[in-house]
Amino acid sequence: MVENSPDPHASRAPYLRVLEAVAADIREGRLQPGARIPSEAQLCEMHGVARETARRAVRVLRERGLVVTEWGKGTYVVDPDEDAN
Amino acid sequence: MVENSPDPHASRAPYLRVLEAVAADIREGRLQPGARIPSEAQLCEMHGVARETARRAVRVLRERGLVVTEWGKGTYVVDPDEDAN
DNA sequence: GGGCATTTGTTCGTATGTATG
DNA sequence: CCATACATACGAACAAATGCC
Repeated sequence: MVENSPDPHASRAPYLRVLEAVAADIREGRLQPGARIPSEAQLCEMHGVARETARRAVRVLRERGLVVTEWGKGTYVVDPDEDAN
Repeated sequence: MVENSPDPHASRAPYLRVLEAVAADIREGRLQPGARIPSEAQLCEMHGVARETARRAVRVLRERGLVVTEWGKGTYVVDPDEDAN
């Protein structure tokens, strides 16, 4: 019911574009497990968005378990094989 | 109809709930002079409101002279003993 | 160890679009 | 139409951790 719903602000939110782009890079192997994804500043330039928007996208990726973030270092693609426990 | 109903914790406007909560914390010493009040984001979570609503409450506190806000740092309880130079 | 650039974390300032009463 | 409220977005400044020299 997304096709026919009057989606007001969910149509093409900028943060969703960034999210989809990075998720696709991971899914299709352009960003492999252990690799560092572009920094927030880089995502900003790459997609022409503000830092908050890039951060929002990364936060969702983190919540989905696709990436992990390390303070002062960067955000890295999770290795699904290392699914300990 | 509700002209004379003394509603202290009433279900007034959301921003008034936030306003009253922080004002009470200051009045009753839970937030002392110089202390930083919860950030806008924290007030949002604490009271289940949007940022604009939390900001509205803080703005009134600022207009009342109860707090001062510093960009990039936070909002602090004013010390009534300190003279305004 | 100090200094600097990079990177993420946090916070406030401002604006826009949408929804509701 | 307007005020309130929510979600999103962009901008700016400050803070802390990291890494390299």
